Amino acid sequence: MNDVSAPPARRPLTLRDVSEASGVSEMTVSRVLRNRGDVSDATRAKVQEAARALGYVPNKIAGALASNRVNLVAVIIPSMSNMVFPEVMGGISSVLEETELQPVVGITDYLPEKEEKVLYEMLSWRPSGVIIAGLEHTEAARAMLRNSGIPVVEIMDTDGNPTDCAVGISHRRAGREMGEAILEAGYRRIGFMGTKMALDHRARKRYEGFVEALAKGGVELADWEFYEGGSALAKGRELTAAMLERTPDLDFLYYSNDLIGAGGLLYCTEKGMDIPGSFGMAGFNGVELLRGLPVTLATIDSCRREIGRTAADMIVARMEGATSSEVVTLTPKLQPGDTMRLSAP
Amino acid sequence: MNDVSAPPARRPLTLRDVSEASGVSEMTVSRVLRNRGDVSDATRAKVQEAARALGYVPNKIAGALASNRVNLVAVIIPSMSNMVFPEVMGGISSVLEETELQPVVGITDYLPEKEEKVLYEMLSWRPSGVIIAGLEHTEAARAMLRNSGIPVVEIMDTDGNPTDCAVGISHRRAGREMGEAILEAGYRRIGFMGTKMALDHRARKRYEGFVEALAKGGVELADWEFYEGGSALAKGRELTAAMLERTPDLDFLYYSNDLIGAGGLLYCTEKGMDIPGSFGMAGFNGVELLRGLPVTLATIDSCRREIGRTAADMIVARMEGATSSEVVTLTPKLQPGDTMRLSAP
DNA sequence: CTGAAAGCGCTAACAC
DNA sequence: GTGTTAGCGCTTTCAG
Repeated sequence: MNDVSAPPARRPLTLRDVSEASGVSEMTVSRVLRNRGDVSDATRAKVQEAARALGYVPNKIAGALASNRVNLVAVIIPSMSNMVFPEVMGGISSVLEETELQPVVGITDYLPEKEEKVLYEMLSWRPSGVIIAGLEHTEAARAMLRNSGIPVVEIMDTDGNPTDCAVGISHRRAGREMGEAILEAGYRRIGFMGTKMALDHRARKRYEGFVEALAKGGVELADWEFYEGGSALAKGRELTAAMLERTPDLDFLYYSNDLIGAGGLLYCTEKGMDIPGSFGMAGFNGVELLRGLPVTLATIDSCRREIGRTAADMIVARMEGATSSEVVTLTPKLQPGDTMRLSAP
Repeated sequence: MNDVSAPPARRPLTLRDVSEASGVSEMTVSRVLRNRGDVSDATRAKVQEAARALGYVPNKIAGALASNRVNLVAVIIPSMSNMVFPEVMGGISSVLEETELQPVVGITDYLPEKEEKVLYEMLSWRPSGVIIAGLEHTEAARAMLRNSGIPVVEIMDTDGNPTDCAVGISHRRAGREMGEAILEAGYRRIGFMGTKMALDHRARKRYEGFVEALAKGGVELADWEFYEGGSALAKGRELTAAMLERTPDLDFLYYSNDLIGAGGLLYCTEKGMDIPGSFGMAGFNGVELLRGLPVTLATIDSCRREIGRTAADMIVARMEGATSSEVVTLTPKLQPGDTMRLSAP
């Protein structure tokens, strides 16, 4: 007899059912099923067989309530559809898979109120830790994080004041470095293209760092464009065409992410523009996907996987007794690819 | 006083704390916080104020145990990193957001044993429903699904026997239709390129349908290649180059997904090949991302968002009392794009 | 409209 | 090694 032959159960099975079927007390059944405490091999075998045969699935709700332990880590991120967060998740999972912990994801769509709501929902399941994107949250959300009594890791960004632990890069610095490198290479008529970023603080910080670096070199943006929605590749193509039409003397275009950058790049290579000689381009993120383009776009890696791994490590360290609020700033190097000169011609 | 000024709580707050702070019984506090039953406006206000001030976050673990209700829907999918499942998730979320239900995602990496484990873990939280990719599962997983006593929707694929509800497309048919269209257009020296698909049943079914359609037209695959891992775009580029080197007289290349297809397409347009005149190409999925390529790849849409929406609707319908096990087969139309002729030259 | 009692299914802490 | 008892924080049910 095995689980397959068990008749569909109307009422979910309980420990008591396994206990009765095996003639072993509920407590010992519980011990066997959790591999805790010493149980004789004979009893263990009896219990396991009974559980299998019935197709028993433990009720974690009850277990969590009784033990006051929930092996879940809440991961709160703005989106799953761009290239960035799936990679962060990969990093988190790779670490948590070695432990008892499991990630549970909540999506905020870059909306602060939704973030607050999602956080509230997740905290009400009493997870063992929280990994949350960004340093900007509503007051209420910050309060919930502080009062949760569990380890909190804010990820992606380190330009600001973490609630507890944090790991990320400085987006302001990434923008600044790109700006500096562009000036150093002798480009002067510079355009910017990015998402409307009222709510995407990291994109905004990159933009601010970029403009600041240009200003320090006595250069102002020659043109700029903010878009929203739509396929990034297509948008990059369209908007690049439009901008080059409007401001034909541009000699560099900085995109707030690699995907619109790639769209622009495809357009420019088709047009047969002289890249990087008389026209340069750069994006941000270092997305793997774009290997395979005819020409590789200059970019700065956002260290997504590394961030995910580190964040998960921080949670694990805390659960193992660490008490400090670590803050880790990663410093990716600019990757010039094929689309920007390194020095003035 | 508000939640922000509340001192960090060491012990999580309980209903009792709110009850004491407001001078209202736990039961009535519970009523207020859940908007159930009639409570006088005065009492309601007192309770809400107290809860806010303390920064109380309800404990869903306890709530779920007591009420035997969990507003979670388990969503079990192979991967989050390709273009396909984020869109399915979007469809699911868009429907569930109108309800009390919340999706919780588990990832299987296309591994049957991992799927079984993830399913077990999720069922142990006693969700209200399960949405799971594919029709192929281990025996134990099938048993768990049957015995769970909750609505189950198997998604993506309808070539097989659903456990309960299902919504998807016929991948075998998709492969067949592409094969037929290619023959109809007069291509004859046909190559195939796809992932190693021992565990990706849908890719395998497309392949089988494709080969079958060619066979019916008296044509055999002229060359084929199965890859694994790596950036799809780059892989598509490399492998296409290699295959065209090896079998230069190919006049069509069918890719098992749009991304490797796009990699191949970029390579072929660079080489200046005559597309679709003397060489045709096609992929599968209809991914939005690729709008923005210089040339659009022929493809068949996998109806990802629609599948997600329908699956969620099915769960909701069940929770509202429906009892039937619906099976919905969507029938996407072939989109020839710019990379295949429609009839023989 | 409000409250008191019972118990959801499991595990911690003790007995034996 | 194994069993017993109490109770996790909430909701159900039933009284008032």
